[in-house]
Amino acid sequence: MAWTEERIAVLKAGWEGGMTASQIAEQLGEGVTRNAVIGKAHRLGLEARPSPVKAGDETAASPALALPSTAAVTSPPGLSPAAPAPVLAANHVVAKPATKPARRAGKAARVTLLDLNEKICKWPIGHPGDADFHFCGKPVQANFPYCSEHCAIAYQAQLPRRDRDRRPPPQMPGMPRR
DNA sequence: CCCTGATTCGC
DNA sequence: GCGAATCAGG
Repeated sequence: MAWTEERIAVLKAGWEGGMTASQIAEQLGEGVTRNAVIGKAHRLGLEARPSPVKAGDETAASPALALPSTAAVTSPPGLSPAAPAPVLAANHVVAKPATKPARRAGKAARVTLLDLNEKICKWPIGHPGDADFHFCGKPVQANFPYCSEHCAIAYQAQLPRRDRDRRPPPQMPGMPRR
């Protein structure tokens, strides 16, 4: 299977969010091995995550599983995200659906990492780790990772300083509480 | 044995 | 570029 932008986004998100390679592989679908994930992660230049082997790495002060910092999703060309793209979470792995991803029940089911695809909005709702952490899930603005509403938050054209809106930026979901 | 990530190397 | 095989530690 090819490494599409979507799959790479999931990989980055999981990797930076602290998921293990195995967990990420599982998210990516059956038949995806952790080796594939690790291999790709390295090729992407990601990396630097505490490895059991490299654990006693001398200078290695603390593993510092610092919370994710940067974009999980690539920015569409020509636009610079005003706010950093939200990062997907770690540790909210959901039980693998016994049945296919197929339309989740009519219920207002949470949109989990497993549901992500190129057609739904990946804006995180709530806090990673919380039981109810999920994603927006509304249809995306064509060629963007988010729906129109969230694209408006994530992508804002750079205005001349003068005209810039000085109000505080909208609170981004998934960020540490103050 | 189970897990972890890192590395190598034939494809 | 990809990932199975392998390595090496927890």
